[in-house]
Amino acid sequence: MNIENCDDTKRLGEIFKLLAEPNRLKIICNLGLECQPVSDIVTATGLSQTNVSFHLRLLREAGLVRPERKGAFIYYCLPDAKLLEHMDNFRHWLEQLDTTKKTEV
Amino acid sequence: MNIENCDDTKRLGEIFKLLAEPNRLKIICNLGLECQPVSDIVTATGLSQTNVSFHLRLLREAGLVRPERKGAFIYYCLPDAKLLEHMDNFRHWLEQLDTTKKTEV
DNA sequence: TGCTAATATGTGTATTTACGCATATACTTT
DNA sequence: AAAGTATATGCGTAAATACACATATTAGCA
Repeated sequence: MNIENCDDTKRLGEIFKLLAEPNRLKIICNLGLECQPVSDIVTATGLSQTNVSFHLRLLREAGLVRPERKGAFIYYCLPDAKLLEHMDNFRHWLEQLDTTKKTEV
Repeated sequence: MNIENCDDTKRLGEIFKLLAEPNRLKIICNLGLECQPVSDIVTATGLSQTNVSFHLRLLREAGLVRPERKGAFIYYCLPDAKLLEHMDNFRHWLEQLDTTKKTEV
C-alpha cells in the first residue's frame, strides 16, 4: 500500500466490509473451492435460508461469489482460489502479531 | 483458509471490520511505515481530532497501531510493515478479479 | 503553581445494517 | 397445467456504530 495510492482504497474497503461480517466470512470459508447449492450452505452454516440469500446477494454483487444454475439448484462458487489464500495469509500474520505482542515485556 | 479452521475466523473478522471503515483505512494507509503524531494524522486525513482519536483507539485496542509518547505528542506506528503488504496483495488481486470479470463474455 | 497545547473519552444522535416474516419467482415432476 | 421444491426479495425492526460536542487528562513551559 503506497502512500500515493491512499485515495484508491474504496473498493478494498468494500471488500473488507463484506468479509467483516461473521456469517459472510463463515459462508466464504465453508464454501471453500467447491461450488455448493444454497441449501447446502444453509445446512453448513446453520443460518436461515433468507439470511443466507441475503448475504449471498451482497457477495455476488461484489463479485466475491459466482452463481451457477443447475436445474432447480443454484450453485455458488468462489471465482478464484486466491481469495482463500489471501485470507489465510492475513490470518497467519495476525496470529504472529498476537503472539509477539503477548511475548513482549 | 482450510475448511477445518472455519470456526477460527473471529479475530480475522474483527480485523476486517476495522479495515472496512473508510476513514480507518485512510488512517492506516496514510500512516505508512512512518510513525506520526495524532495532529499530523488529523491534517493528513482532514478528519476531526475527536474522530481520529475515536478510530485510533479501536485500531490500538486491536493491535493494528501502536502509540509511542514523545513529550506532549503521541506518535502512532504500524507494528509491522507486513500489514501494508497484505493489503496491497489483496488490492492487486481485486483489480485483477475486476478486470477478468469485465473481460468475460 | 498556573497556563497552554496535545490527546482521550463520555454522551447523545443519526445512519447503517443484519435479520425474520411473508411473498414472489424459477424450475421440476406428475 | 398443477403442485412441490429451491431460491430471491420487499418490508419492518432492532442492534451496531460513526460522528460531533463538551469535557477530562496529560505534558511542557512560564
